[in-house]
Amino acid sequence: MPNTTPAQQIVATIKLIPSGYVASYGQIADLAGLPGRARLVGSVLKANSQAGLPWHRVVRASGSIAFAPGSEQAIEQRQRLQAEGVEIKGHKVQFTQYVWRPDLYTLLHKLQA
DNA sequence: AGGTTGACGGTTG
DNA sequence: GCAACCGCCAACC
Repeated sequence: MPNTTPAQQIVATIKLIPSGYVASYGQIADLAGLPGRARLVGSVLKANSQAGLPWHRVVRASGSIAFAPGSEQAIEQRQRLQAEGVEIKGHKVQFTQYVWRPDLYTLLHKLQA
């Protein structure tokens, strides 16, 4: 689709995350053709928080949940992820274990090639 | 028209 | 692991 806006690209990309997997804000930005714009992903997600998107599958690159620990939303996200079989330790998921696109994650060291 | 904020992320110490 | 910066830039003051 030629004339798609960044927001539309982001929404479309988030819809692709399979149940039981997670992706980071940065990965979504990359896949949407917007490298370096992870913050925009958060902004778009917030603006569409009522649009029925799988928002709970988006976490920080470190695997931690973006919402403040103990907040309503953080608890909600944790429950949704666990319901899909994603294990949560404290405030974060084992990113390398549940990441949707291991070929794109950029966390420290990752796995040397 | 400027200043601040923020569901981020990488670097550096 | 943590904290201070910095780059990013749409959305809001």
